[in-house]
Amino acid sequence: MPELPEVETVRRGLSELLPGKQVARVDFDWPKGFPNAPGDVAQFLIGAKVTSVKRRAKVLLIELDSDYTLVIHLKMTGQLVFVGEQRFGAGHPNDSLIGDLPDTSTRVTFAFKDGSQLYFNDQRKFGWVRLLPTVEVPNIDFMKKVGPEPLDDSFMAKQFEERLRRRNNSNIKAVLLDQTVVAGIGNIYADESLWGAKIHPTTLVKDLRTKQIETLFTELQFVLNLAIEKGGSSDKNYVNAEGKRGSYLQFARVFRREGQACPRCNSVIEKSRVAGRGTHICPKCQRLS
DNA sequence: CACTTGACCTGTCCGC
DNA sequence: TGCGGACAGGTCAAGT
Repeated sequence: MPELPEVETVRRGLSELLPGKQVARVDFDWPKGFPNAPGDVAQFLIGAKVTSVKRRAKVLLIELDSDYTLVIHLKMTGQLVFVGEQRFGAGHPNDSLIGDLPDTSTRVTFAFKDGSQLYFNDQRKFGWVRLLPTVEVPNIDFMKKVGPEPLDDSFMAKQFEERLRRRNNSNIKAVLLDQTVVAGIGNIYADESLWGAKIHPTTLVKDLRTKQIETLFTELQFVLNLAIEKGGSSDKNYVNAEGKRGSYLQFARVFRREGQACPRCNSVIEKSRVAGRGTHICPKCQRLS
């Protein structure tokens, strides 16, 4: 569930909370999700201070003054929740999706010197945490292969089209979900942007006109920016760094709205499977050309 | 080589 | 009520 807007929301929250915090203790019993050697953790994480929190695609980068970086992927059900010293051991606010921490989904606990804590929760254990030398981060497989950031000022419709057309024989939804084409798009914002551009998700890229791709580019940026503004989409698991929900799904036009009226033409929204994913369309607005 | 499908996990929901 | 199966969807490995 965490796609670009959700991860960016977490990043913005953590970047207000973490810089300057010094790691005092790390508790984890999850070798598969956090495979670093205990020696590296002891030497480069314990005692280190957070310098900044960055994001690339759907990956969070918590940089430390030890010149190491915590690289974290939330995958589908991951959460990074900060509990400040003033709430140490206490519950969370009323608009939280979660209760007292740690809970049964807590995989890693980072405890800071001032008594605050950062919890990495992940119900389905798809996510992961790596501690890497900061200079090595760009060299890991994921970083080498991942495509450009869709909201970068330098990313233009022409480049978007050029990258899409490398996958001319695939359907557009599969290509949007391919992180090596463009970074950060997942199932929610693929469906939402395709609705915005009135493109059927199974349309082959080669059958799309340049004008349609330009519209899709505009709609994609609109949807991603709106979702960031709304703090992301919370279905079951996603929460921000303070444990609070995002509200984008209240504004969603098709995602999870099967059986409801299309806000543009009033037709009934349908759900099917495309590229192995639940896919939502308006059958009238998004005709297969 | 290009593209699609299955595996990784766990909790929830649905039908019988 | 209990149980089996489908489903949720990010990414990589395996399959076509």
